[in-house]
Amino acid sequence: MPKQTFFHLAQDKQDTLILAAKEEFSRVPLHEASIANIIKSAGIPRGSFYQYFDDKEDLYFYLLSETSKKNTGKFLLILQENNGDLFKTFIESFRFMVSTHKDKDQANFFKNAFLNMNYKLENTLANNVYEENQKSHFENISKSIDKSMLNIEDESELHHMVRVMTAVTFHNLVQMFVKDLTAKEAENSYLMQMKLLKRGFCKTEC
Amino acid sequence: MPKQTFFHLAQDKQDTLILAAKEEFSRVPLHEASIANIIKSAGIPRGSFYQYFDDKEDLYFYLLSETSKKNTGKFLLILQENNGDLFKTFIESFRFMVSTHKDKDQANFFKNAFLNMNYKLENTLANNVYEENQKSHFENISKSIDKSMLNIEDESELHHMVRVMTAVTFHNLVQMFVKDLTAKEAENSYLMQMKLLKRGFCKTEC
DNA sequence: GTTGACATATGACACTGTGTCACATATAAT
DNA sequence: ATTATATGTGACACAGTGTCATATGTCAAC
Repeated sequence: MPKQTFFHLAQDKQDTLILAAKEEFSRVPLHEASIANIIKSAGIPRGSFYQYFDDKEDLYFYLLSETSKKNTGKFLLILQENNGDLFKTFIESFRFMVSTHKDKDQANFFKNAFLNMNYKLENTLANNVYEENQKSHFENISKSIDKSMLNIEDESELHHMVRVMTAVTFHNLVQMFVKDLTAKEAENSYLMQMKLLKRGFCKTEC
Repeated sequence: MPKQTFFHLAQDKQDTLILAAKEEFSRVPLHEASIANIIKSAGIPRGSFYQYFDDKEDLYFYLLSETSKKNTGKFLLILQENNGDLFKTFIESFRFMVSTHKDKDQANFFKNAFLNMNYKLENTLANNVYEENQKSHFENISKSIDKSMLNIEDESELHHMVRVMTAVTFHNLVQMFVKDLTAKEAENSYLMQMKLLKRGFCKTEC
């Protein structure tokens, strides 16, 4: 988390810095990004950077968590709009994320993020790590899910189901960037896999 | 891939270097590993390192691909032993990998790998990237799968199914390290998710 | 309006680590 | 012996990080 000093900065100075950071993280992935470039572009001295952030990771995960807030908000909204239909919600969220990530201004930022996706990044994006603990995050979603349509016996099975669907969702988003798929191709792949999840992998007898 | 020069080295010198590398990559994850430590531990000069490898990534992915060979071999073997039962195969492979990764000598190496798992690492481990192209890798597996028990209409659906199962498998391996689960806990989680995949997420009418 | 306490700004610097290159040495074929 | 080719070596230039001593600003209390 950025230090208090950063939040005390005038809004436009914050914005300049955030913009400079996004530029650098769009140019190259986190591990290749250099603080020198960010401060040069933002026009602040090196020492100041360390007044605001612990290091470049601190800044990067702050940027991501901002994106995450939007994602979680959107997910809950869609879930309610679809009367708790988990599949429609995941699919519509997927479309939303694809379109966000394909957006000209943000495409490279997300490309660099997803091509280097690991559990820490995934957690930041999927669970709003900063805001609330993960348990309450899931419970929050669980309340709005229409369980009557799902093939589950208890809350634990639902939890596992959501985890599988999240893993598949991220896998497909990553693949979109890896294989440089169009939005349409990515969506088809995702729809196919969601269809398989719905209907089950095994014939009834097995 | 390491350069020819490396493979021309006497076997014991190769082994010393590999061992030194494993030590370093067990101590810290790839991005924190230092070539200085590896060469010091292996007792070779810096210049020599660059005769053998492009950089530390080159060495690291070579190590991983060696592991991968074992995994793929084991997977195919188990698949045949189980007469093409995809689920039994994934589950037994999972157990095999968990026990490998929990092995005292290798635990930290794999911990560092899985806590920083990204698509490139996953691909290296799952698809033997060096050896063959991925298409032929899947076809190779596909031949041995008993499709009669699976709820699929064509080869493409099978492909997606395997991809989903692979994604879930990696997700569970990562979670084992993230949440520091015992082998038993990790297995239970995995079995639960495999059960859900088998039977389908949706009730029949939806 | 001076003082002190505190927050913030700044850039030179020490440090860590990388990849290269000119030169040294070995090996083998003619 | 001579030459060609492969391999070994460590000093060095370069890039980037995080810190620290010092400077500057702000504001409340007297």
